[in-house]
Amino acid sequence: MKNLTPKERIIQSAVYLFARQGFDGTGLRELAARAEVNLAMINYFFGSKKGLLKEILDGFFEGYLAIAEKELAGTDNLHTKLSRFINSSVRYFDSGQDALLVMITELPHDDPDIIEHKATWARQMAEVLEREVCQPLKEKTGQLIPATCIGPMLTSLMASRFLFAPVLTRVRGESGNPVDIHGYTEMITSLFLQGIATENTTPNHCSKIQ
Amino acid sequence: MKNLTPKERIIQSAVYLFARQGFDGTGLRELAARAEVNLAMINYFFGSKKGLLKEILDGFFEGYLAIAEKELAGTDNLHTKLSRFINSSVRYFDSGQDALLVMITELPHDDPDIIEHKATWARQMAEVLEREVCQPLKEKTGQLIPATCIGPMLTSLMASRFLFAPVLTRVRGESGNPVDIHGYTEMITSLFLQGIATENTTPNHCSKIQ
DNA sequence: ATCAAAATTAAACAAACGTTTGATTTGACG
DNA sequence: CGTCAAATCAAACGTTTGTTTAATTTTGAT
Repeated sequence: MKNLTPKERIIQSAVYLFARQGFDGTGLRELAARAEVNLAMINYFFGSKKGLLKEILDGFFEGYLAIAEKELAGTDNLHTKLSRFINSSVRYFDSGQDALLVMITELPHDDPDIIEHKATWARQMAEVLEREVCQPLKEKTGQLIPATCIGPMLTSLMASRFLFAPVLTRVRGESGNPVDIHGYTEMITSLFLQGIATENTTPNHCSKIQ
Repeated sequence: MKNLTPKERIIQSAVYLFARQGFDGTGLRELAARAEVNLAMINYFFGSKKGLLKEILDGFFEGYLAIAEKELAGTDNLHTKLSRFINSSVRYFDSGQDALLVMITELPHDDPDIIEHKATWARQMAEVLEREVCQPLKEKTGQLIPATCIGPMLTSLMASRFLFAPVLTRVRGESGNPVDIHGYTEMITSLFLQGIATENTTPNHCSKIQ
């Protein structure tokens, strides 16, 4: 923390505090104290509190979109590509849980300045998904699922563990991580590709997992 | 709106504003103006701003838990029960989208007063899921998925459309509802029970990711 | 060593915040 | 009609908010 530049310290502290108290619930003075910078430095570097939020959101989306473009591209079969995407994404979410929470909790808030940023990223993500997932899915199975459905579903599914984590730690007596990240990834992948396993009396081709 | 009691008007306006601006992003004066009540009435009825939030969250969780207890109970097979649960839940989310968004966006915020409320509800929900879903799943397929995983996954999945809705309306040119609620419910049910449909050339279990 | 640009600081700004107080109005009941 | 409690009100409380200003220090290139 001490070998970081003041600007980096501000971002890091902001992600930490925004995730736990929300954007509006965090004061700049508290943030400045944690980042060990002068109050005025925040506006000096980011222009405004909202400018700081934009930079945080951009950082998260940039990494997320890069993963989608890398893992979903190519000619491998859809199962493989989706597995790879889920794997990298969950790992990405895990490595930056706070940034993920900031992104999710700010998602529905309709600030005119912020919402276009989010929409721009969502548009790019929808493009990739449409091309690499929805089209192949349509050709192979005739299924018509819009990217604007698959994107939110997949993202929400992968983020569920992290979104609920603060509450879940109080649900069970204690314990920080009940499921390791690897097992969690497998669970999500299996669920998304084959659904929850039930008695195989059902007509479908998919059945048991492990 | 005019035939509601002042207390009801406050709750209704609060749900509306909290969903769009967040809890901390909404001022009591703005809320009082929208509810057409005097500023002091909010503290008079709810004790504090946080008391108002608690009442909103309790209202949402109470309905959600009731659905779980009703649709998941009984001896029907798991597929049927889960289908019914998803059906009712999505309908419930749809009928109170704002309350759902308030619950989700407040989920990670670790206010000591609020978090125990959330944990209490989550505990009850986990109990139902453990009994009605996880246990049968274990007996039938040997699969071990904790309720504290299934709950968040299912909830997040069903809520995805509503969570992303504010952004998605800007992603496509316009359009409020691209997917009707019935089609959405079927999509979620199918995904959760069978996974995304892909070419059936792939082997059964999800298999390794590299 | 010099000097301009960048970085950092303390102090102040008006505005908005959640909450409280005390007085006034309302409506039902004896 | 008189009365008591619930409901409503305007006004003010002391903090805290995000932002700005102007002065000062630090930095890096000439």
